[in-house]
Amino acid sequence: MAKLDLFKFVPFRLNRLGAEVSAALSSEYRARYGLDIPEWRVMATLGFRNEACSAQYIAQCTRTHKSTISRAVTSLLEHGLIERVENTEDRREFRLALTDKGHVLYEELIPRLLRREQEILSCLTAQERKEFARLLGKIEDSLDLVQASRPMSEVEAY
Amino acid sequence: MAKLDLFKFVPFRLNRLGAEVSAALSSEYRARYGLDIPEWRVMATLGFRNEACSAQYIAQCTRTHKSTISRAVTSLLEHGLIERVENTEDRREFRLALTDKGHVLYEELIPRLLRREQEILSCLTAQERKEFARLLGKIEDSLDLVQASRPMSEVEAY
DNA sequence: TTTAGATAGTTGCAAGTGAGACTATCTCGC
DNA sequence: GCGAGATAGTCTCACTTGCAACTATCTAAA
Repeated sequence: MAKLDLFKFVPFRLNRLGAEVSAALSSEYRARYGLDIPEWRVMATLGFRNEACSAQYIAQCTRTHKSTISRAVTSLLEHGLIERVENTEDRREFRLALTDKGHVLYEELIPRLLRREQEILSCLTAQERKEFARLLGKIEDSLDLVQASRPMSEVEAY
Repeated sequence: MAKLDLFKFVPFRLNRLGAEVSAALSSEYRARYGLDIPEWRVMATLGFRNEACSAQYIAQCTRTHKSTISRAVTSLLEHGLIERVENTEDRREFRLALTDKGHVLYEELIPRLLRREQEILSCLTAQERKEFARLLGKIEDSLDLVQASRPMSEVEAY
């Protein structure tokens, strides 16, 4: 007779842990800065890469649907946190970048989030944290989760 | 100047991986059996614990909102996969259990899901899988994710 | 016994999100 | 240069889900 203990079932555990950790972090940027998760992902991508990039690129990187990114971009534009310039080489797409105001928010937010990450991982030793990250990486690789530069068709086809 | 690389940020990675793994698994029970994730969680909880249990208990175990569980229970009842009997000791709650039909589905589904889990983890050695599970457990413990028997108020307050 | 507060479960409502249609633009082959 | 197909981004629709109100029931204390 087959049995499956949810608490020992890795897919369930990953899903639950991912949701929980996200919720713990989101309070940081939601309550304090009024950002939701897609908005934060746009900010994070633009803040990390100094050059302006397209909405499509962000969607691929963060593995978020393009319509969700589109809405997040609209909202961030309205709040003056990002700006968008036409790409004269390809007028279908827009180049997005943080505004000064966006940079200020980013600089304030990042240390808070990194601190939260450290808190969550503080139950592990330095060696364990390193090992955990390595194992996560192996699983991500095998699921093809990290190659941001693939065409979107492949991403969605997965 | 603070920087945060999303691809190295564990909360983001956990969230993305959890969503991805869930999506990979859900095709198994969605396409083949028409179950959605909350329904599958109800089935999994009832199938693992042989005794009948309440919707509230399932909500706590699976960390799913009680209204979501309520809807899943309604749907499973309609499909004849579970049954529900009044608890004479406390007439507010109902005892839920798999029907014969539900058992058959469960027995069919579990091996498939376990096989999928193995596939996902096949990129790790046996030793690494063990270590990964151990580290996951430490993080879960520190986030208080595994004590299913706490009162719901605490669960929601987290 | 009565009453206030807690708890189980259901339901209406609003917010968020993915799918897919749509427009505008680009690319490539003819 | 032209037309077919690809791509960027927006928008509508349908679906899901969390929240909160609600009913019914239980518990405990006055």
